[in-house]
Amino acid sequence: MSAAEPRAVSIFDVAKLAGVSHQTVSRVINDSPQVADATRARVHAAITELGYRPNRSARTLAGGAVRSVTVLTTDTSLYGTAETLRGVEDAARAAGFTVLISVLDPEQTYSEDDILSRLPHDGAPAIVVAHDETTTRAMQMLQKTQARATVATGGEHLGVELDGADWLVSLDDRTVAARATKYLLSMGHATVHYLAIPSKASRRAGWAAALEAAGIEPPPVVHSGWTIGSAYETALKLVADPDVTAILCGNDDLAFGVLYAAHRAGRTVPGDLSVIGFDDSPLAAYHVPPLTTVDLDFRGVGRGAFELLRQKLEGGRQPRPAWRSPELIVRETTGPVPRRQIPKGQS
Amino acid sequence: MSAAEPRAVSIFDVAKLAGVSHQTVSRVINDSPQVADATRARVHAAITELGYRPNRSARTLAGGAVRSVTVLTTDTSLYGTAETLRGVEDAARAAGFTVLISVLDPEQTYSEDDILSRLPHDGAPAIVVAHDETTTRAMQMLQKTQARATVATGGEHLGVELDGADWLVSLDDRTVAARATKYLLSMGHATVHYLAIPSKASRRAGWAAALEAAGIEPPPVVHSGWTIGSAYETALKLVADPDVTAILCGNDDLAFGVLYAAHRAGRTVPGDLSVIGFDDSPLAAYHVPPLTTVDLDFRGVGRGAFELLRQKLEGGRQPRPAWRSPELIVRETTGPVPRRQIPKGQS
DNA sequence: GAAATTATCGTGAGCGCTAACATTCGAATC
DNA sequence: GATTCGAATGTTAGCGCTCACGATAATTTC
Repeated sequence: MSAAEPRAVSIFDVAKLAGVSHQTVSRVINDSPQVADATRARVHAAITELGYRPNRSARTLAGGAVRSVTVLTTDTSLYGTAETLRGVEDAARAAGFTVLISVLDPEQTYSEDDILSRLPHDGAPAIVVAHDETTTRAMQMLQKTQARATVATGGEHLGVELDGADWLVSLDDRTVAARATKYLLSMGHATVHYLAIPSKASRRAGWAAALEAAGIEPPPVVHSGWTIGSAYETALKLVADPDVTAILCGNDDLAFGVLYAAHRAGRTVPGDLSVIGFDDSPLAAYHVPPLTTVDLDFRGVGRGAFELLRQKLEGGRQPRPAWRSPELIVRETTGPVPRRQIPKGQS
Repeated sequence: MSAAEPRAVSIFDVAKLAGVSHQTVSRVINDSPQVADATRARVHAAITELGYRPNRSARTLAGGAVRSVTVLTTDTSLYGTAETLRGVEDAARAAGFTVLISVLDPEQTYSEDDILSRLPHDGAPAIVVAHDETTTRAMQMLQKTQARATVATGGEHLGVELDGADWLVSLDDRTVAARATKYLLSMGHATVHYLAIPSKASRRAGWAAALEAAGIEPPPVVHSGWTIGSAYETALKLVADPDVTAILCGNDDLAFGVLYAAHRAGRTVPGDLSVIGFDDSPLAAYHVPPLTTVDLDFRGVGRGAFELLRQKLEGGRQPRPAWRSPELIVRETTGPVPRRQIPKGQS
């Protein structure tokens, strides 16, 4: 069926051609300073001529310095996840690391074995992008068995206390959720409803705190799935209630679902109803009407996660956070409370 | 800085505990039938007790059966890419393969070396999700050096002829582009404009062919980038022209940009302007108004790509395509040509 | 100019695993 | 009961690479 697989060229082939030992070749490809310039040049020439390329498996087996990170995540099409990934990629590439991504199915329950077998070998460095239950579980498992090589982003779900700046990188979305809620209240809304994604307790906490600070009893949280469709279904009931004039959504996709539900229900935005999302996904600014939302620097978090991991691997002092703080971006889905909602008052 | 790294448990540790040779352990973890049930049980017990987990690097180094695929792609947040990835994941997981993903930067030019070094080793199996120039180049390079282990999806850009069902898996978006165009013409539109993504010549070809078949000279293609923002900018000029009544867009994101531009320009959809997208991304059905678009079974393509790769690796007959054909989904962004566009006529 | 350094390179072992070949042992065959 | 055979297991070698050393040559030091 196949012409004899041509044996890949190894370090020994290069060594022979260059007239040196295999170890010298190893030194060259690892940029060791212990090689004479002339020799280095000769080896490089041989490498080019033979088209030699180091075998990653052999390298990690032989136990050299670590050069790869495995990222565990679920839905890569979620904006936040994709951006975080991108951040990790950027930083890792710059540091000469290879990034391996392993995608988990959010619908599935994994055993510890399932999770650990995603890593190339025991103790391999990993970053978990934990935006849901599945990944949060994964992160607990990894943390348990190989804390020294694990870093997570997102986090805080399931009531799990996983704090510890030494391995968790996350944004302060709690504060900005409170700010967004306050913003809505300041426009005269009697209360703010919260449509939740299946995680992110911090956003909900910020929302609740802001309401309580204003002496308002938080209405029951409305739970939605991750899909726009589920947000739409859920929101239909919500928007049918004319007393609901302001909705804070767990992310932009949910907000889009709410906006569509409002449209179907004949409620105008922002005239009748104010909506705020989370993430500032690419579409937010170009939606009709443009969505008021929260800018979250996921890419920065991804970079931060990698830097933290690297520090754990190679030592050195803890890198300091270098990402933008979450910020409310006011566009056109938020406005003053509708007229008829104001009991009695000015014009 | 660190407590002595506890040596990972190896096949020999397991062997000793179970009182067998390491090779027997190897047989057990590889499900070889050549092991007595009692022995197998003993080994499994030892594995569990020690928490043994095979080292992937060692395995691939030792040259056993291939168990991993590397997927090369660019933007994982693009709907089509993410879905294709998901399809590959699904099929690979089912077959017991590990999926590694390596993300390329669409803005960057890679050398052959850059690309090949993404693979764990020379000749490692790869799938390229080729939706743009960068990935198309990557796929050419891989095809050149290791054709027997490479499969691509998407393809056909840059005027490159890369056909060959033995390694390219793609959807017939040409035909459906023609169908979409014809559909618009049937509603009375004098012509259809095409807003192109930076690839996908086939969609454009289908569009042009449909127009020509109707005796209409295709208007100049309008080129956009991948972002919604660029689509918006580009579309502003287009929608300013009242003669433009129908726009076919390279994907849904572009369509959203066009819709927003139309909104800004005061043109109503579908009253004034008809718009069709490509992909049927999750938001399409929940946009205001819901977007007429084309359903493309990217996930099926991903599965197909993996099956094809597997067949190349393990032999066997070529798997037959098993994905849905592209289909036009008519929603609410398409309608009859605006009144004033009709020279003279009925009511 | 002999001893002590330093730069440069080579040798041997081993990472954890699998392929290929040997070996053992009980059951089947005649 | 000697022979054959197959099932079950063990032994050896080696995948491509890096580490820890040892060896050699080129300098420097006094």
